[in-house]
Amino acid sequence: MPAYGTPKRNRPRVSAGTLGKQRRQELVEAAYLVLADKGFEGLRTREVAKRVGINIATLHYYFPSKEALISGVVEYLLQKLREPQVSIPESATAIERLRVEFADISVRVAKSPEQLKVLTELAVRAWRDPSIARILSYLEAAWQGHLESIFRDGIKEKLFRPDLDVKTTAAAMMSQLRGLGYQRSLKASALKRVVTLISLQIERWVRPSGTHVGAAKKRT
Amino acid sequence: MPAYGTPKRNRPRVSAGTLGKQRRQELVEAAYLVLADKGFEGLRTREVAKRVGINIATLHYYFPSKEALISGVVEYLLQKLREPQVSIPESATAIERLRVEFADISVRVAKSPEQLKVLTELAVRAWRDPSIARILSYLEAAWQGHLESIFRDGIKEKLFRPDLDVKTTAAAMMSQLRGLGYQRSLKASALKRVVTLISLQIERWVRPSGTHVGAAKKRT
Amino acid sequence: MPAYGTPKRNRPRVSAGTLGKQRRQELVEAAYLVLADKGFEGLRTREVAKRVGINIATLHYYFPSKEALISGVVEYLLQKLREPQVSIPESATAIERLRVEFADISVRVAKSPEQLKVLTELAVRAWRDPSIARILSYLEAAWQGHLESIFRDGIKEKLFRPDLDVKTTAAAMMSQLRGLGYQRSLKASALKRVVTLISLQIERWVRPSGTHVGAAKKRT
Amino acid sequence: MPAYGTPKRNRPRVSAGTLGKQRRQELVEAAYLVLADKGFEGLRTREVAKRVGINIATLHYYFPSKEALISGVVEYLLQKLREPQVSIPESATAIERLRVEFADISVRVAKSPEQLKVLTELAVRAWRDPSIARILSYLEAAWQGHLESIFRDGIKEKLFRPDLDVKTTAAAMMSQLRGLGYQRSLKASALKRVVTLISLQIERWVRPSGTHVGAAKKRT
DNA sequence: GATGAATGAGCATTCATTCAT
DNA sequence: AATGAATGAATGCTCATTCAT
Repeated sequence: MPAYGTPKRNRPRVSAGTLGKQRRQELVEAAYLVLADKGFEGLRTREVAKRVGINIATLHYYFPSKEALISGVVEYLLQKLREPQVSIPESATAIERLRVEFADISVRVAKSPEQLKVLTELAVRAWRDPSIARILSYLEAAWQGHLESIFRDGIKEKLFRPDLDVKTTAAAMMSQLRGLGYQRSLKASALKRVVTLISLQIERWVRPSGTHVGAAKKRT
Repeated sequence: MPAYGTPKRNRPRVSAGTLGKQRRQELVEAAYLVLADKGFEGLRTREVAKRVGINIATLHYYFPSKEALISGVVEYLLQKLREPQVSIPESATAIERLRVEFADISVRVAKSPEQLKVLTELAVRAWRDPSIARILSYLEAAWQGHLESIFRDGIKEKLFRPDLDVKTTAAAMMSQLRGLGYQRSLKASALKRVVTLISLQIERWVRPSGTHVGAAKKRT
Repeated sequence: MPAYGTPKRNRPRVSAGTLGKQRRQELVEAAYLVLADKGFEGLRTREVAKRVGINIATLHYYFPSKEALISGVVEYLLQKLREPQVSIPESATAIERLRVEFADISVRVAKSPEQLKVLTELAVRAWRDPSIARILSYLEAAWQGHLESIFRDGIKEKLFRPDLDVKTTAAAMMSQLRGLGYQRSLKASALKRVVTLISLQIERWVRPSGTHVGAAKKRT
Repeated sequence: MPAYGTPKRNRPRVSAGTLGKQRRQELVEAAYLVLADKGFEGLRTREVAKRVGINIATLHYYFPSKEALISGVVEYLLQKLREPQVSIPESATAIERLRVEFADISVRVAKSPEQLKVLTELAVRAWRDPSIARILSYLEAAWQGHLESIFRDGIKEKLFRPDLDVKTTAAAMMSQLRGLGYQRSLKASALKRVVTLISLQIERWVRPSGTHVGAAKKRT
């Protein structure tokens, strides 16, 4: 005859139904932060619940399993990754769009390093978790497609060399940018210099042989 | 009659003390492989012991704690990372030495992917484990120094542009190569193309403005 | 806007109060079926509520506790057990009434095996739950009384041996019939033969020594 | 950095290896008693461990799962059921062997009611657990075979009617005896009378028509 | 009447670690 | 040097129950 729990109702009740979604969001965000902080190795449902200020049982009321919570986090991250960090006009040239890619990742490394951390955790886990592997593959394919379209547009605009191997260049650029994400302990200034350098390298590579890249040097 | 203390293995008894070291080595190697396979998340001392064919208690005889075993693995990885994958004559030019860097990482990605996996695991863990962070920092500093010396030599040899920002270029190249290590699901052929492209990009960047990189195109 | 308190079901509103009883009945029936299906071990209030299409909280509105719901199930079973499966005229002889007992249990085993399953579950639980033990005792006493009256009438009608130990014979017959209920995995035809045989045995036992039981052989 | 457990070594160490088997046995016996006492519904590994005086983790050292422990209990029960409760000479007649069957179950009901309780629990569980269903089927087949052989021998010895339906009679007798096992709250004396009565009934049934069963009345 | 949200207590299981032998 | 046996502290998850709305 155990004494079962009495709900602690302390927070102001928002209009019902909304609270549920809010809680789910809170939980996902908390899990996201714990994941960024301690990795999958240190991700404990109990801590997530604690951070939100609820009972584990309540967590399981919203997410039937840890796996489901993780799925929520993945979705949350994907959504964050889709939000552009740098705005750009519709009329931008390919070269400008390419620079935006670098600017975007720089902003993320500087301002939202957890995004990269969580992404790394997912990448590591993807080695043994097919469901996450699938999502990352999808993410990468989207990214690759995006870069390829920039390169193709650049060729059309005669800004890039016509013989550019679009696929390989996109893959290479992704690999190079990824390296930035995994950057550890680099001062902001040093990071900025590295990003600039890589971006110049790539610009020099994609532009037609005789083109000057001097203009780029005026960029941040 | 008691089975206690009776070793199951009848391996040729090497001189005492040597056996101990051998056991430690076996354990470290097993842990290294488990770590590559399942990550920190799935690293269980019991499995490590089992793979070596000994009792967990025995594992704890050699390594007082899991942490100590991990330290052993880190040391083991460092040693592996120090072994060059591609040989090169003393007399090699800076440009040749630079190419060897790419060749080296290509070989590792293709032949010893576990090295990169374990390195990734460590990098992830370093975010929250200062002792590992320290070791990785040391590793990176060494790598950076090595690359910088190549660039400096290249400038001296007049193969590289005299205005090359050695530090930043080294940092950038490390970041780019690191990205390769974190590469997921890229076919060997595609990977080779990406590596080649990045290496050409960097060569084009470091060489004096008018220099042809055509020769490089004949490389794998 | 709040979804609170809005019943999902749009069933024809019976006069208030009746609906309540109906709900209780639905819940009891659902619980009865779950109990037959999964036993006490697998009886979950949530599942009962789900089967009826209501919230667990609502279930607790009708039944303050799981125990109360179980009591309802017991009552429901008792009611079912009281419903005769085979009709018989008032004027029937003792031997005919005896046969009806067998026919009745045969019908239950064949057509309502859940009754026996639930009864078994209750019997098992009665070992440690005095409240259920009490009810089952009452049930058994009633059954025993019924059988005893048959035997006594049979003796009066000179159909049964005058020296019949009415009490023991009734107890024995109950025990024998109970065994049928606990029967596992017996094909319908085999079960029928077993029932027939037991009934013949008992008839041979209760009838005066010289009586023929041949007639019985023509029965199903 | 949690503080892990220090083994409490209090009991006198028996020769190693033996202790292990002893512990397993202790655990199985404890689980058997809990199962008899509280049923599957109330079977908690923690309680089993507590009864033996060890940590739950230690229980799992011996039995990887609750299921494995239950298997051990089933095996233990089977072994108990195989131990005859009443001895009988090789030369016994079929009728004597038949009576032993009743005596055997009477002894069990009186002296080892837990056997029947556990058996009932298993029977109930068998409805939804195929692995237990398989074992019980095997048990029943063995029992049925044993009874059939008694009946066949009895026919050969001309003690039983030659037209006896061996299969059905055996099945019927099993059902009747099973009912005894499920007997609740019957005083020892009443139980004895019931057993005697059923045994007489069956004897009267199996014997050739004219045979007297008076001798049987002198039995217990 | 009905429901969403919440909870305490518990459950089987895992894991690094310890220690007498 | 090696092992069987043991353990404390967690871990993900479940369940009957409660209560404001």
